[in-house]
Amino acid sequence: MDITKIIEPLNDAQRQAVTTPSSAALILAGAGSGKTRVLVHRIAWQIRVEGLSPHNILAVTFTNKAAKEMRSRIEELLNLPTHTLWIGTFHSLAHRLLRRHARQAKLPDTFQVMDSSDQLRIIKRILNSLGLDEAKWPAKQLQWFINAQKDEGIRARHSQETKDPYQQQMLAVYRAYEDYCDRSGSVDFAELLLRVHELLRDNDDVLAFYQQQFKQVHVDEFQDTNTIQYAWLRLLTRENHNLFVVGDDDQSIYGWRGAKIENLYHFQKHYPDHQLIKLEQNYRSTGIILKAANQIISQNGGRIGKDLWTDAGEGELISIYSAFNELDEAYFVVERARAWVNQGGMYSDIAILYRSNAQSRQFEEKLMATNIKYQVYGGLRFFDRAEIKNALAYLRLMSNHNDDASFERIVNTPTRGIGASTLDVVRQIARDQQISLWNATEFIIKEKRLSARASNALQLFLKLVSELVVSSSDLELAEQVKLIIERSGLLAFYKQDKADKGEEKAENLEELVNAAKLFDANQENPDNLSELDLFLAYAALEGGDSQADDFEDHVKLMTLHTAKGLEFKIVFLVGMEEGLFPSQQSVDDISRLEEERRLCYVGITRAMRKLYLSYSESRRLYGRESYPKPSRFIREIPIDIIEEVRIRAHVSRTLVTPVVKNERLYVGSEYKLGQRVRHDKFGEGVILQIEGSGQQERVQINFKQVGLKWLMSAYAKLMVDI
DNA sequence: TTGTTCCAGCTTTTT
DNA sequence: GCTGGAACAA
Repeated sequence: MDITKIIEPLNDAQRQAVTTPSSAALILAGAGSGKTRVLVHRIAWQIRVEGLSPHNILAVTFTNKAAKEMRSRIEELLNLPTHTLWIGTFHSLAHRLLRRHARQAKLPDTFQVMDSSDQLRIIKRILNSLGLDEAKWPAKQLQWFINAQKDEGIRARHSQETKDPYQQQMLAVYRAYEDYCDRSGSVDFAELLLRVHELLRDNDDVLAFYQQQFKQVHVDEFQDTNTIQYAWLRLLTRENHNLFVVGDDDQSIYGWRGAKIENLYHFQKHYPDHQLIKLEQNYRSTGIILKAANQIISQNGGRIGKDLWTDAGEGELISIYSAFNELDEAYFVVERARAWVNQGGMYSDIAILYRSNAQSRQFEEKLMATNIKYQVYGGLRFFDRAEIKNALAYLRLMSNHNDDASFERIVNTPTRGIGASTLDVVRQIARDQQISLWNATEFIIKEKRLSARASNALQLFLKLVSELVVSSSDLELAEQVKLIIERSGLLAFYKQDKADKGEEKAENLEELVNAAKLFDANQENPDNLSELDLFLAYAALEGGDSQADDFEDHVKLMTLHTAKGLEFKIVFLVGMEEGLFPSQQSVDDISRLEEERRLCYVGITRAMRKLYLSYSESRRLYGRESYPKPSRFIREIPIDIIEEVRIRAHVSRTLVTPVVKNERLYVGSEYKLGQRVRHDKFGEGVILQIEGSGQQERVQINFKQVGLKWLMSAYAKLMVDI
């Protein structure tokens, strides 16, 4: 038994966490402090030393990536396959439990997992059938409402009577949505969690069984759990307090989607016997970078509190660049990236991190113009692509004829002469008789409710799907998929579509066959469930990677949220401006502002060797030019670890080139102090100040309607003849 | 049924 | 100022 391998590579705090005899433990793990390592070694310790069977260990993560990594690291450490170890995301574990106990969870055996776009589709349909105006009742908002209710464990019937007509209407939609889900056997993401909670809460035998089975429960990124997730963790560990959680209150950045940082505080109350261990030694960044991170995060209130330290030395100062405009900012970043590579570095050492996706563009353009390879992370995942979802919808409809979302999706894809008016009739009948679209279609054909042509088209569609069921029943999964994309006409449809990247979409469909093959080969299926259903759930729950691995050396671009958990030698944190980061929507609310600050902390702590911050003095956003102030987060960094980059030599080049053709128009000022002018939007006003010249000239105007404004003369289109 | 035009919206994202 | 989706026309 090789205990040294488990214990040796750890520092004192890590070792304490890994070997703690206490059942309940809270490991407060700072950025880069070896959080995953602790979890991996802890589980290995329990198997090797405490003699637990892998089967008795549950470990929950938020992403499939984290789950996969943890499993493979445990296998590597123990040199032992661990397929009996219960490790996975909250959602995939919930799915597994619901498949096992479908009946007790009051679900049909064939229930299907729908993703958020399926959900949105259904909600739109419901809004429509309730006769609600989409302009006044945006489907997105209803979706948000429903998910938020579910995340809090609230069913439509639980909500107290409310007098507020707005609230009443939302609840009515929620109720109708629940009805639909029950009828069609569809389960959305939030429902997976809520169902499991109800399953455990209402079935003593099931709860006792799993309490018995899971001798130790581990949770990664505990600060990101929501109410319902924590509720089922509590149920599972109610008897033995065998809950080991790892988290960092300073890295909670998902409050806006229901994560409850409070769960960390509640944990301390609910498990009074817990051990609190802080991991504060950082193995990633330089002393300077940590100093900046510590200083910024210390501005937040209500922290449990910790300070990161390293024995790796101070490292380089943090460089701050103040750009003229966003083009100049991109220029700066690309120049520095190039310099790094010229000194022997790799482009893959570099990450450009921004607050919002819209910011990626300027960098992409500059990188492309400079012939530097880059990749934007995040975005559409493989199983989210329209063509893939269409193919899956065929499979889903084959598996469950009552899946209205899939029915709607493919009934006329590829086009087969089933138009909107025909579908309106189908929907109407489905609604009146409370039956699925499939059954309504059968009814229509039998009762001859439509013209021969429409009826015929519908008939052909039903026949197509039914025949696919028959002819694919004996095939392997991948063969099934292949048959479906061919016989449904999808493949041909995309192949002949020259305009809309049809080629690529056809290729993706073929890739889906591969994905099915791979899934087939790796599938464990211990509970012997329908393979097709498992594949469909896999597609909904895993989504696939957003891009294929690119082995070429490239710069990485991503949002700060996406960067969480990653590390890079060189980090450019760009767009450090008030209104952008922190985001305008967050500046007036202290708790949201603190979340922005945590996001900044996350961003800074991604950097291993060198951190660059940049902001722009002028920024074009949503078609408007703005003159943002540098982000308050910059001011929160101690001045002595900052160096301002002052290279303006190249700036004239970037600035002058695009501007030249207008320059001439604005030699000297067109305006005088006190002059009366009129503006398209702001109406009439008087010029109070003039600053700068040429393209950079700004005028301050006192408008009758809206008061004082600074405007760029070049863009303001002021009328003077009044 | 397709192509066009119009119009709102515009943080962050996983499952 | 751009994008995606919906409404509209041919």
